[in-house]
Amino acid sequence: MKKEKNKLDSFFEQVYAVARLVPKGRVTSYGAIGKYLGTAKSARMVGWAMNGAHQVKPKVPAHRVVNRTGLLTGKHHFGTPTRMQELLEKEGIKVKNDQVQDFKKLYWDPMVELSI
DNA sequence: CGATTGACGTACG
DNA sequence: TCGTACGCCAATC
Repeated sequence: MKKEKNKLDSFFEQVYAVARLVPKGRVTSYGAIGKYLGTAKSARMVGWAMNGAHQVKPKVPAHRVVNRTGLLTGKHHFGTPTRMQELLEKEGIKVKNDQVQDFKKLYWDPMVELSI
């Protein structure tokens, strides 16, 4: 019946999978996900993948994914520029000036947590 | 079909 | 230490 493409085989779905694994109240970076998938230098693709994360189900917590510096660079893609910060603060993450506070402590590294 | 862009990261000066 | 340049690869113009 539904002959949906094998998106599970797509690089994008792998990004979504890792993003969903991010525990609540923690954040990770595009490069960390890309590196975990073996495309460390293709961090841009991770961000591009998030571009379609909104139409993927279950929804991908893209708000838990920030750049390497902990800056909410993709906040403009959440409908409203403050939506991403609101979601993060709702999970207990403090954000100020689009910058995640204690990012170093909240940083969730798939390479370590998932123990490759 | 070619050039540009983009939610990043690393390298080099 | 800070600023600039380049690479990634797919989507868009």
